[in-house]
Amino acid sequence: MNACARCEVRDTAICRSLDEREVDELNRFGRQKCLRRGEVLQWEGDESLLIGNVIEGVVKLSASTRQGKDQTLGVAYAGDFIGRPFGARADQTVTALSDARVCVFRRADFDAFARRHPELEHDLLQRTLGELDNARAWMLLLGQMDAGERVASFLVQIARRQSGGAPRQPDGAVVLDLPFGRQDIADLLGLTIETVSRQITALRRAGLIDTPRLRTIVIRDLDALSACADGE
Amino acid sequence: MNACARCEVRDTAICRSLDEREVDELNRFGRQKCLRRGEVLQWEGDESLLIGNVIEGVVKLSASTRQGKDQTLGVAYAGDFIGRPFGARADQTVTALSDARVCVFRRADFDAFARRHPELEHDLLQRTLGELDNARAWMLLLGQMDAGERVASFLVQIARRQSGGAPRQPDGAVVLDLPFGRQDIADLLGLTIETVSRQITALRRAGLIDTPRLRTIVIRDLDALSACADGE
DNA sequence: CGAAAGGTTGAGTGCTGTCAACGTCCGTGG
DNA sequence: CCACGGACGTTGACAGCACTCAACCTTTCG
Repeated sequence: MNACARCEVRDTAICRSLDEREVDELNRFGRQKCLRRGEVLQWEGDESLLIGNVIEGVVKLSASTRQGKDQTLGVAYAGDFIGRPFGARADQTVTALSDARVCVFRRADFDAFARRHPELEHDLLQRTLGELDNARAWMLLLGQMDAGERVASFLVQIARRQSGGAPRQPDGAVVLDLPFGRQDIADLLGLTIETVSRQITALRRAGLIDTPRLRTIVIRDLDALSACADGE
Repeated sequence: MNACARCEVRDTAICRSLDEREVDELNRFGRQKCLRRGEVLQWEGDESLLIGNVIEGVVKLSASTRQGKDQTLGVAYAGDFIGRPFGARADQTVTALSDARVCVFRRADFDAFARRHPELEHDLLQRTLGELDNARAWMLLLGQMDAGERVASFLVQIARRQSGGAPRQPDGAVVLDLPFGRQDIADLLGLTIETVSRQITALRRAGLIDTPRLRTIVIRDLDALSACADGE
C-alpha cells in the first residue's frame, strides 16, 4: 500500500482527481519535504521549478521589487496547490509561514503527467481560476482601499476562511490564530508594519477586536468589522 | 463553410486547439457581438455569465468598491479569452476600451463543451496560468510601487507588448497608440487621474517620452524608462 | 532570568488625493 | 471653413494619510 493512501490531503489536493493506480504512478516521482517556519522552498528567479501540494501548515508566495520591498501574492493552506505548471521560470518565492510539510514534484515530470490526465488538468484549471479570482480581489484591495479597510478586509477574510470549523466563543466572537506576524500582514496588505500595528490598535480601542496574544486576534463584532472593510 | 474558418483569431484564440468539426460544434451556440467604445458587455454581479473571445479591439475587466472607486483587473486584446468558466457569478465588469468585436457563448454551454474537450481545457489552463502571472505581477505594482514607478512600468509593458509589430522611428523611439484615456490608466494603476497626468508631464519634461496627441505616447528612451520602472 | 525577536507608539515628512480652475483637443453644426 | 461646445487633460494649492526614523515596550524562548 502506498504512502498516498494515508495522506491527510488525499481527498482535497489535486490527487483527488486520480484513482489509486494513477496516484501510485504520480507518487513515483514525488517526495515529501518538511519546512521549518521561515524556511524557503523556492526562490524567485530560480531555474529549478517545483510543483507541489501543501500537506500541512501554511505557505506564502511572494515577490519583491529591486529595492527589496516584498509583496505577498498568495497564501497556500493544507490541500492547496503550489507552483507554476507549464512555465519557464519561478517568479515567486515560496516561504513557510509555519512549520509545514509539502509534497513536491519536478515540474517537467508533473507537466508530462498532467498532460496525460485530463481530469487532473481540469482540477488544476478550477484551482487556477479560483486563484485568479483571489488575486483580482486582492488587486482591488491594493489599488483602492485605505489602510483601515485593508486590515478589516484581511481579518474578515480570515474569519470567513475558517468559518467551517470556527472556534466561536459563546458570545459569537471568532477566535483567529494567525500564522502571520505583523510583517507578514504588512507584506500581504501592501502596508508597513507600523501602519498595520496602528490600525489593529485602533480596532481594539473601538472594541471590534481583542488581541490576547501575539498572533491571536479575537473578533468581537464581525458585522462592524465587515462594515469597516467596506469603508463605512 | 462556417464563419469561424475566416475568423481573424481562428489560430490565436482558444479555438486553435479545436479541429474544423469541433469548431463547428462550438460555433453552434456562439455568436458575435459588436461593442462601441465604452459599452459594457457584462456587469459585476450579473447572473447571466458570458464566456468569450475578443476578435477585434480592446476590452477591460474591472471591479469597484462600494464607494464607486474602480480598479481595472485586466485588459484583453484580440485573441484573448474573457470570462470565468465553471463559476457561479460574474465578479467583473467587462467594458470595451475601443470599438470591439467579441465572440460570446453562454457559460453553461461553454462549460459543457470544454469538459468534453481536454485540449481546449489545456489551452484554457495555459491562458489562465498566464493571467494569474499577470495579475500577480500587477499586485507587486499596486502594493509596492510609487506613482512614478507605476506609470513607467505601465508604459514599458505596453511597449513590450507591441514589440512584435513595433512601429519604431529611425532613432529607436517607440510609438504607442493607446486605447486608454487618462482615467483608464489611473484605474489600471490604482492612482488618480491627476497623479497620472503629473507623472506623464514629469517624464516628458525629463525627455524620456513625448505626447504628440492625446492617447499617443512616444517613448524616446526606453532604457531610462525601464530604469524608472525599477525605481532607479 | 536574560536576551532577542517582535510589536507598539510618537514625531515629522512627503507623496498622493482632493478640490478647483484653466487649457487643449476634437467632433459637430452653422 | 470656421466657430462652438463638451470631453478630456493639465496645473496649482492644500490637506491628510501613510511612510520613515527612532525609542520604548512586551512576549517568547533558550
